[in-house]
This record gives sequence, structure tokens and C-alpha cells, in this order.
Amino acid sequence: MRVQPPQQRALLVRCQSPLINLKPQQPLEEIPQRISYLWPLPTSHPLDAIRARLRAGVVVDPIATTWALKCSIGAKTGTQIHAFATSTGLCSSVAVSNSLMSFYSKSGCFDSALKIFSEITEPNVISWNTILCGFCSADEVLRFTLKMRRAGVPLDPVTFTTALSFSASLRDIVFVRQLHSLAVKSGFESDLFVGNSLITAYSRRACYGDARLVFDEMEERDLVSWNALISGLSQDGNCLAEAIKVFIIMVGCAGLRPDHISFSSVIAACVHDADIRFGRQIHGSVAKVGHNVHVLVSNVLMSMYYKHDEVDNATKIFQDMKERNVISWTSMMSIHPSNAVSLFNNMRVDGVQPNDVTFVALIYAVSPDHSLKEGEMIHCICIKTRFSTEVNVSNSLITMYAKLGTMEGARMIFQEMEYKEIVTWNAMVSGYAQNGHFEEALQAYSSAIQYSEPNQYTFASVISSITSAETIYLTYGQRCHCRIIKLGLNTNEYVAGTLIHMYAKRGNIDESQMTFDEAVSRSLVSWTAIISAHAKHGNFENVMTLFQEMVSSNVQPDHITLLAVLTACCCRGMVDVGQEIFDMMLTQYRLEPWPEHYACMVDMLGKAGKLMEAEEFLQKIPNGPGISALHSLLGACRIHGDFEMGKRAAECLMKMEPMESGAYILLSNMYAHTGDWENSAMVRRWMKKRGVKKEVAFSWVDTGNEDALNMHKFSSDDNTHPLSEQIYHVAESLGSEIVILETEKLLEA
DNA sequence: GTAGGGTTAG
Repeated sequence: MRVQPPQQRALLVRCQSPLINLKPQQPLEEIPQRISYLWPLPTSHPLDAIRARLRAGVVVDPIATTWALKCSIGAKTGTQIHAFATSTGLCSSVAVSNSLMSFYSKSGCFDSALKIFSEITEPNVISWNTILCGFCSADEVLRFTLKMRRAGVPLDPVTFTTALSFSASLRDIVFVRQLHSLAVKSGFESDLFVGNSLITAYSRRACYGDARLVFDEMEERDLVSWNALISGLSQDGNCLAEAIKVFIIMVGCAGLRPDHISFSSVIAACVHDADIRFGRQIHGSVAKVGHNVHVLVSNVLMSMYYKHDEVDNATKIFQDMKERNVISWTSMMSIHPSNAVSLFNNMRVDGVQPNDVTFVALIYAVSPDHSLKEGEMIHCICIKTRFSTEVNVSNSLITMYAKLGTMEGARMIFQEMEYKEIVTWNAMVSGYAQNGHFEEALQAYSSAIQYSEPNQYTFASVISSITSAETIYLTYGQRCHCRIIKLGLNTNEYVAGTLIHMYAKRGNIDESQMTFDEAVSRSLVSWTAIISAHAKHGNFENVMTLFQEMVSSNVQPDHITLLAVLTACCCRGMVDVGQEIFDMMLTQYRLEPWPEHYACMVDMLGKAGKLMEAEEFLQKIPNGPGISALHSLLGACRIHGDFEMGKRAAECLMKMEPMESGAYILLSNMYAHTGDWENSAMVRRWMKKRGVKKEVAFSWVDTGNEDALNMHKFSSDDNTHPLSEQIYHVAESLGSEIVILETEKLLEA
């Protein structure tokens, strides 16, 4: 039984949740399962059954005892049967000892299982295999297998299928290879079960080539072999077409009849495939064969439609389902986050027990629009159902509190977690970053790397913190970059993207370019990052060259890429190119422009003096023009002297953000420009009356070296710096130098 | 009778 941590218990008392009536009188993990069906006597307690047999004069043999153990739910019954078996001498049977070990291992008492194992005088291979099941690290599994071999135990296929089924992190591929070679040495290379397990083990560790090799070399294959291969290929984004091909060969050439697992595996490939057409075809054939009633198939179909933004189709599948399991309900909660709570209630009414993933979905449904109170209620549900201490759930709760803007809540969960994994640390780092606590984010990162190995998510958060922090932490960023290279994460698209962004923002475009060049896989994310980097630096030619390269390497641009390209066109005044790109968005890439794209066009046309066209664009913006688009138009009106249009834009802006100084200043300057000092002064008076203040903008510079930071901050008309006089002197001489250079350039031209 | 292979949700 999990213990509720003190602070969370306090929350439970404080916040009575009216959302869900849980009636926790029946804790989830204690709900009994049907146990009598295995037993020939009508009884709910296996030990009673044994006693009843004894009373009836039936001899209780090892078989009856192992049956009873198989029926046992809860540690108490098992222990009683164990005591019974010891007192009656049944323990001398290896079968009884084996089932006792199995029982203890499954109820989480592996030590008891080990103790029984050490007491067996002549353990058979089943005894060894049973113990093998109980280990919880790849290392232990491998060591025990080798120990079996050294002890002269005749290893059998079960030994290998058991050892290989150990699903662990992606990193222990060595473990699978060693088991593979051991299996070959033991003469099981052509065993069907061992082969199938190898395919799965390789697939789970993303070694699809090895999985394929095993499959190709197998002498005999059954449906499971094909399913394992298809399902393995479906997990890899690069092999989706291959998964579909294998499925077609299986049906067409090998003549096997696909079952519900074959269908769900091939549909899983369609979930991640950009093209849903084959998925629809499969849906049709599934319905023809009648497998669509299978809960597994329906679940994966739901997922497919949902991932392709066809929420209605996904919902329809759920509604048509005759049988729904926890995965169906959890998927539905993810599809309809705004109904997550009522779906959760309906699920319980339906008698389906939630699991940790259900709570992850429930917590994820809390959006920044919700109040803290609502978030706390969801948290209470987790505490009441005793799921709040599950690592997955705790991690999600941290993210939820961060999303709601209270890092105190996140810290509470974090501090009470016994076991923190890298995901936990990542949730804290990104939580601090999202809430603007960049220093804390960096501190959390520093602690994280002492306890866990950082991954791509850690770096994505920490690098974006470094990028967003007011202070320049470039040295810190470079140190992170070194670690990223050491861990080989510089090839990850997201990490590369944040690094490119960081260097670009800090003015080091060459380093951005180098990071991009070193990223092995050029994905949408890294292409977009480097294009945006050059766009920020006004390198129009580079932007266009990179964009062409990206398109010709068959990477489809998205909204952000095109926004960067448009921005570059805007900076350089390339109206025709910009217009062309904007038109291509809809016609070629089938992307509906965002308000930002319209705003960029307004800016571009306005700067080029095409004010009428700019205003036309402004009016086309869905849901009305935003602040930045109006600012652009206003700025353009000032440059090109369209007073009437400028006034319209300024009035709109002042209505939308009456306390922002920008529009007032621009409008006042425009009046001044036309010599209308009276109105200019009037606008300034409005500002005063409404209490609008012009915000002071600061610039900073770091003159420090690698070891120390040396920050200097400036604003306009700022004389507070001790070296102010000298600084102004240098600035002035730089200014005249620029004038000279510009003049020379003009003369040359 | 005791151990083992393919399966969907975050």
C-alpha cells in the first residue's frame, strides 16, 4: 500500500473535490478478481478449498497445491498455503516450490522466492527460469543466465524467451546481442519462440536491421513472427512504408490470415505515417473481416484518426465500440481534454479501472485556462485513488502546476518524490523556464546532472532558458554544448534547433551554421531553426538558399519556416518574393496562414510604401488585425506620410491597448511631422491623463571572459555608468566613422 | 500442474 506524502495529504484535507464522487471505500488495488473459475469446488478461498478436500478425504497432492497457489490473490492466502505446504511436507515437491516461487515473485516478494530457490535440493530448469523472471535489471538477467550455463543447467528455449522479454531502456542492446549469441551457442538459433523473442527484443531497442536479419534467417515462421516484425517496423518513423509492405507480403505472398494483432500493428504504422490513405483502406478491410469489433483494433484506429486531426472519426469509433477498456477511455480523454473529467466518471460507472496513464491524461487535460483550484482538485483525485505517488503521475503533476504558473505546487510534488527520474528533473527545468525563472532552471539543471543523465528534453529546456535569460550565459551555453556533443545529442533535431537559436540570438551566426552543419539528420525543426537564425540576422540570400535546399531535399516547410522566410523578405523589402511565398502557403503547402503571416505581409507592403495593399491585407486577417500588424501599418504610415490611414491605425491600437505608449508616440510624432504641434501636444496630454508612460528600453553588453561575467546595462540618455563620459566619446567617434564609410561607399557607387 | 514469443492510450 502506497503511503500518502504529508504535504499532499494536507492538500486532500484542504481541498474537498466536488468534481468526482470517488467513494474510496473500495481501494482500487483491493478489488477482488474472479478466482473460483479455476477451481473445481465452488469457493472464494483456495485454502478453504484445500480444507474442504481434506474433509472429504481427498488427498491433497502437489497439483492441487499449485492450483490453489495459482488462484491465490493477496499475499495472505499465498503465505497460508505456503505454511500448509510446509507442514504437510508438500514443499519437497519441486513443482510446489516452483509455484510458490512464481507466486512470491508475482506478488513482489522476490526475496521469499529466492529463499525457496536456495532451499530446493534439486532445482529443475523451470525453477531456474522462474527465478529468472523475477530480476529487474538487464544486467542481473544476463548474469543469472550465465550462472545457469556455468552451473550446467540445460538451458531451454524458455530461458531465452524469458530473458529476452525483459523490456528495458534502449541502451542495453549489448545485453540482447549477448543473449542472442548465447542462444546460438546453445543450439536454439532456429527455435521459433526464441526467434520471435529476438525480433521483439531488437525492435524494442530500435535495432530494426537486426530484427529483420533474425526474421530473414528463420527456418520456420508463424503469425507471431510476422506480427513481431510488422510491429517493430511500425515503431520506427523511417520504416513505416516497410511495415505496410511486410503486411502486404504476409497476406499476399505468404498467404497468412492476419489476426487482430496483425491489423493493430499495421494500423500503428499508419498512425505515424503522413499519409492516412492506406490506414483508411485497412479500416475498410478490418470491417469486412469483422476484426473492427476487437477492442485493440478500435483503439489503434481511434489513435490513427486522432493523430491525423480527424477527431470526429476517432470519436465515432469510440461511440460504436461494444467493449471499451482502460485504453479506449484514456484515449478518449486525450482526444477530448475538455470532457476529461466526465469521461473519467463515465469510465468508472462502466466498471473500468483507471491506471497511471489515465491519470496522466486527466492531469494533462488541465490547461493554463483552468484555475489553481481546479488543478488541485485533479491532484486530490490522484491522492484519493493512491496514484499520486506513481512516477508518471507525479511527473505530470509537476508539469500541471508549472502550467498553472505555481512552481510552489510543482516543488511540493518534487520534494515528496522518492524516486526521481530524468523526466522529473526535466519537468522542473522546463517548468522554471516556462515561468521565466531562468536562474532556477539552470540551478535545477545543475542538480539534475548530478543524479541523472540528461537527455534531449533536458537540453532543449536548459538551452532555451539560457537563450531567454536576460543575462548572457553564453559560456554556460557553450559548456552545455560540449556535454551535448559528448552525449551525442547534437544530432537530435530539437537540441540542434535550440542551440542554433541560442547562438543566433547571441549574435554568433557562424556557430549557428556550424551546429546545423553538424546535425546529422536535417529535419523540419533544424531547417526551420537555421532559416530563422539567418532571417533574424537579415541574411536574405542565405535564407533563400537554405529554403531552396530544404524544399529540394523533400522537407515540407511549416508555418514557422514560412514565417521566417517572409520575415527575411520583409527586412530586405523583397515584396514580390514575399508575395509569392505567401501565395505558395495555400496553393502548394496547403497551410492556412496565421495572423502572424498576415502581419508580416502588412509590414512588408507598408515598408515598401504599398499602403493600400497593406491595409487590404490587414482587413483579411482572421479574427481581426492584431496589435503587431497595426503597429506595422502605423509605422509604415509614418514613414510614407499617410496621415489619415495612420490615424485610423493609431485609434484602433489605442482602443486595444490604452496603456501602451507606442501608438501615442507614433501618432504624436506624425502630427509633429506635419507641423500640427497642437494635436501633437494633445496626444501627449492624453497620455499624461491616462497615465501612459513610455517604457525605457535597455541594452546590455558582457565584457567578461570565460570565467566571469561582467555585465553593463544602458538606456537612452543614461549617464549613470562610471565610465559614461568615455563611452559617449567612443560612441560618437564610431558614429562619425560610420558616416565616413557610408559616404565612401556612395562615392564608389 | 510450475517458467516463455506478437497487442493499442501519455
